[in-house]
Amino acid sequence: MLAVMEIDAADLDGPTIGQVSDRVGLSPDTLRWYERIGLLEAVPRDAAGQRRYRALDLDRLELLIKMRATGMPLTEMHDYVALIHAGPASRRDRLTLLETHRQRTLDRMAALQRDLVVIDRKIDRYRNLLEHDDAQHHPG
Amino acid sequence: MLAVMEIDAADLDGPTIGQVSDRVGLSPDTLRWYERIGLLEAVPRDAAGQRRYRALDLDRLELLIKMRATGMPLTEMHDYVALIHAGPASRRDRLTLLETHRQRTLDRMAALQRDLVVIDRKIDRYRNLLEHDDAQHHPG
DNA sequence: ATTTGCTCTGGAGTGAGCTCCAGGGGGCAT
DNA sequence: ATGCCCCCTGGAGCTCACTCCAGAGCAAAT
Repeated sequence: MLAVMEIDAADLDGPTIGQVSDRVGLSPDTLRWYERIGLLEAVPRDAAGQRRYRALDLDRLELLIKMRATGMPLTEMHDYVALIHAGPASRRDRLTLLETHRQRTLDRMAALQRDLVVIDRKIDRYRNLLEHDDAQHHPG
Repeated sequence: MLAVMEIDAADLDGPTIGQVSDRVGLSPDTLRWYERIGLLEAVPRDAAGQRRYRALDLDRLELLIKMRATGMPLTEMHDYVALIHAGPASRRDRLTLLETHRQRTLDRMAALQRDLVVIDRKIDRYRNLLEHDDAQHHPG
């Protein structure tokens, strides 16, 4: 109750950077780099100065990874994190950011489907051509 | 019939690079760069030395653009073009390349959908939180 | 005691995919 | 004939998202 910002003993048994790396599929370098650029702030260090990720950090990381995987640029992820720092008053803005990104992702998926049509057409043309070839090679 | 590789008069009234740029949405710089790296070979030049794109070039470009839009790396697009140069015998390989890319794209779309679930969950949590806030601000 | 293996920091390097620029030219409108 | 606009080439520069490295520390295993 007195030491509000003290290191909690529970912080010291979380996974190390290597374990997190294996778990989430980002390299240790990338994890450290995310911290450097402020996507993941101040992961607590143990007595030896090594990172120990808390459940909190891992939760944040999970969302960040899905944001990246759906193509959100790091700058926008940074904006999102900045909103978190701004406190509960920014929740509406965070929601808007996520909703915008969600829609953008749906739009991109639709575009992918449209773009695939052109490729599918080309695939069909090759299949037809090759059928022809087969007919020539195995007549009768 | 004698001059097999001569410039065809029909080549000289195709669109210029600026017109193609407007039409397909790639910058003139990008169009020139695609040519430089061999994705689009030797677009014919008119008397003034300016590019005049043929229907052939535009068709190729359309496919290239859809390949890019669906995330194919330039190196692989280059492989595809190399197969074209290799002649009709490479058609089976071209088909395979396109089919592989098609499947990869479908897989990526499925992954996007899965990744969105995590973001959707977060959106829901914010919506619930904000409903709560509204209830507090407009009690009764 | 030393080797092995993980970690640390800060800074430099990399690769993909463009994008910009200098220096120049053709062709048309005023 | 003077702009103006678009085009040319070759090369340099840029952004993004990592990735690597040097030089060091700690800790368990041999």
